[in-house]
Amino acid sequence: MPISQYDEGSLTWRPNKEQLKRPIYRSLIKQLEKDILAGRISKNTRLPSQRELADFLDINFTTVGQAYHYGIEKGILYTNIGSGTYVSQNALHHITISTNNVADYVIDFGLVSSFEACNQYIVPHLQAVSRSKYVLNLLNYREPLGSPEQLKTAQHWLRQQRITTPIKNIALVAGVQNGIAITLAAIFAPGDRIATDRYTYANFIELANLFHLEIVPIDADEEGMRPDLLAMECKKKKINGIFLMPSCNNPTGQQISEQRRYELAAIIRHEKLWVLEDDIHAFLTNYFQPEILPPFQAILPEQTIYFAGMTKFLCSGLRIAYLVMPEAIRPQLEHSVFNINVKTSSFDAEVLTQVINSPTAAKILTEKFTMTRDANKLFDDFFQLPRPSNPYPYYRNIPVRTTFSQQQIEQDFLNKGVRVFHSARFTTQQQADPFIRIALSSTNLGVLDKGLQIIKDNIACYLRED
Amino acid sequence: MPISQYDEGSLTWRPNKEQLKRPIYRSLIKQLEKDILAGRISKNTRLPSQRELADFLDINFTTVGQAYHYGIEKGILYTNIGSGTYVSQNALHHITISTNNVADYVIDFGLVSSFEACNQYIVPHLQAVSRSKYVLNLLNYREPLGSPEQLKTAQHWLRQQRITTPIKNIALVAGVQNGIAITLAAIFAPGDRIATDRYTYANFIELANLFHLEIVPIDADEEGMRPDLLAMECKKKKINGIFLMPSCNNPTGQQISEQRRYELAAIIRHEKLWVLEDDIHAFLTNYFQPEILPPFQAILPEQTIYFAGMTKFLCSGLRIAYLVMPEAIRPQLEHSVFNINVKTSSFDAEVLTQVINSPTAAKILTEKFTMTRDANKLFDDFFQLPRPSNPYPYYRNIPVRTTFSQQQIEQDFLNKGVRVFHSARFTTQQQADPFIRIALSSTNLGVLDKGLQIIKDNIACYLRED
DNA sequence: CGATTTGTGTGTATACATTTG
DNA sequence: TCAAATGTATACACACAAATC
Repeated sequence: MPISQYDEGSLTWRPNKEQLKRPIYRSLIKQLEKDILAGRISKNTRLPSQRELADFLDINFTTVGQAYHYGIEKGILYTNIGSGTYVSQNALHHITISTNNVADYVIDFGLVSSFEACNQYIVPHLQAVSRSKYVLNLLNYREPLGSPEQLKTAQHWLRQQRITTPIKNIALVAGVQNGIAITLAAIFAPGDRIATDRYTYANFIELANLFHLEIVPIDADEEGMRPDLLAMECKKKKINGIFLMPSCNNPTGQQISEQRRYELAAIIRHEKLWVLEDDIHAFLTNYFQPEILPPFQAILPEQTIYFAGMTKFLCSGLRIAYLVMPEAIRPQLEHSVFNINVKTSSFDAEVLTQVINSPTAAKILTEKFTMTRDANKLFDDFFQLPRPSNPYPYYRNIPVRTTFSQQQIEQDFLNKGVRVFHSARFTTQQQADPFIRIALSSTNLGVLDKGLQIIKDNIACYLRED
Repeated sequence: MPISQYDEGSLTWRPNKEQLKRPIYRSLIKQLEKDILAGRISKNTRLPSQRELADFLDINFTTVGQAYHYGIEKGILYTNIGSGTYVSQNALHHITISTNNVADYVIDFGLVSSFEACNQYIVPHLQAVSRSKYVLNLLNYREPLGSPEQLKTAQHWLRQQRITTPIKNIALVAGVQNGIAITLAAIFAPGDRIATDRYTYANFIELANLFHLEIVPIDADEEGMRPDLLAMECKKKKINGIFLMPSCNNPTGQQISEQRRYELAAIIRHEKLWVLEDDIHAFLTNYFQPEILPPFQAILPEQTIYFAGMTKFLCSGLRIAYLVMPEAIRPQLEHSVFNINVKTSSFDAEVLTQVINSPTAAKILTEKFTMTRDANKLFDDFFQLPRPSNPYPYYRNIPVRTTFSQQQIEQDFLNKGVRVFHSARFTTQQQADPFIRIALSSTNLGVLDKGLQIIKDNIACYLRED
């Protein structure tokens, strides 16, 4: 028996040496599961380090590493390099954002809807398409990526966002999220790494987990993600892609400045990263601001997969987004679209196309602009907080103290009748500057007013004032 | 340099030692991919054994094993213990079946449509839904898994297929393929293995590759997949799931017998495999045959994810399938549905629900039955070949010689004006009994007659007669 | 049928990257 | 700021199981 440098007495978990069978790495986790179930170990307990436990059991430390890894895959453990391996807090509690399980009386500022009152303007188009002569063409398998006319409309619309692309590089998919899933499956492999803003779209984090990709969060300053930090992380480890929402980051509402876009593009070009550019909020900038900033697709067309979501822009029920892809990876992406979706609903696509080609689009846009502006004004009336760099964001945030957990704060507001999301949902790591996010566009202005009042009345004890 | 017991001259593949970088196992596969793309290695070539290649490269043989394993995950290699490692049938060339790139004048017996003439019966329902009072409810984010009424209809319809399940275990997804993608992401991890019939749904193979899962093909006899072989493969290596089309295998048209279902279920239960049961052709058996055989979902409800596709049954343009899931993995599956789709088109779902609740469903079914029966009769008039165990299959096969490649045969028929698929599309390994598959339901009977005549006139030189 | 060939599963050695204090 | 602690990635050794000849 080797002389131990570790004090066996201090082990937080002591598996039974006698019960250890081969394969060791499975047998170990089996014991661990039993001990968790029996309550002998509680959530968030730090397990012995790989080397400590290996020493105790007289095996190689990488075997313990293997066992822990197996536990991570099963969702019962998580690790932090430098600090150790821990028992998961909520193996089956996912952070996904969906409308499920929210009582009807709760004012939902969590899930981001888009002023759903405008949906009524879609109905006449829906009826027109259902009565049209070509409706039968919408009911078969043909043109899985969209019909020539639909794609031409897409191309024309995209040009207004400074995207110039041949039709063959556009595909219609079932929403931005669906497009991201298709892209992740097509061009990344398990274990690949993707850089994101430190706070980013919660469902992107979830999708990355689903596809076994690692998120590398990068800090930002007032102009957006910091290029120097991106370059540093790229040097540290192989990074394969970057996910960005340049028009209006979710949840921070930040818009990346023009100069910063070029600075980031230089790094991205040099490091050969694939850019996933989620421009779902393009309309918040491109129609509401005098100047359209160049999207990454325009700066790095060979490396960028661009997603133009129509759900927030026009109607959340018509599940359509335009996906613009570089020619080099067109085969993989088309292949992935076909394998994950077979095809996107032609009916939804056609209705959307009709709306875009009609004055209804401008009408909806004008209404949404007015409401977005007024909603921000309303928020400013309640809370004296600086606006983010996008002047008319869909999200506003209120800083909260680190002393309260996500669960505590969210549950408390839910009990008071408002659903808000804590910033922990938008990041993979613990952060020093937590906040709650309020989605301004999820209700009408009357309900927004009521909900903000509830928040104002109850926020005092949580407020963080730096 | 060690003395080699292998003759270096006999290596079927000689990677460049100088270009070999670390990590070796990746670098090796990178070279292999290049060599395949450059045509220096052809499909189904046997690669050097792990030990041979390791000896040649002066590395440990398990490192070569690691590299080969990585290639298997990518879908470009397959191995057989005792006989060696081979380049896949479809390495780096996508076998996905889509309508793309088929000239209009070509009679398409490749892609499986479903007597699209019936789609006209859907139109009135589509118009009715678009004019209904609740149409606005179809345009928002709510109820991502389907509305209570839609789910109730699904539950009722499923009961006719011998599926009894609470509503909470049903989800609406955008077609079977979409449901499979969601399921693979939810419950398997890269490297997991899934058993399938030796010939199986081409797009399932593709999806498995996309998610880095390994296909383990199992042979069948007249009653379906052989349980003894399944048990044997499970003993050989860890298998995590099984994909089955019990009503009507694509492409063989085989229906698994009742007894065989129970025999397979015994193994599956014992080995704790997840069953992915694609019952898209349920209507071919459940309505056309006097007796409904029990689906695996009924035999093993705790282990089965059941997919009931509505696209072949009713209309290929309404992208809806019912997914039935075991309670134990409901959280993961709901999570995956939400992350990959956000939600399925409510409009499509509602139209479909209306159709199922109306006499139109029975009308379409009757017509499809008549056409399927007549199409099979027509095929029998042209070719004297035994029918598979499903008496009214959507597919019929003609055995061809091994001396002609997939490309040769498919291209030749394409030039003659007919698209058919070679059996190589439906398998990952080289097989001794190739055939071409003819999808009977892809056209109307007149076109079918014309197409079968073309095949008959040109098949002679390819025919395999055992 | 049994020796040989071939791939697989498990544990280990080593170099290294990240975080902590 | 840097050493120590901690986990990770890669290659390897060895026992073994299945298929081939």
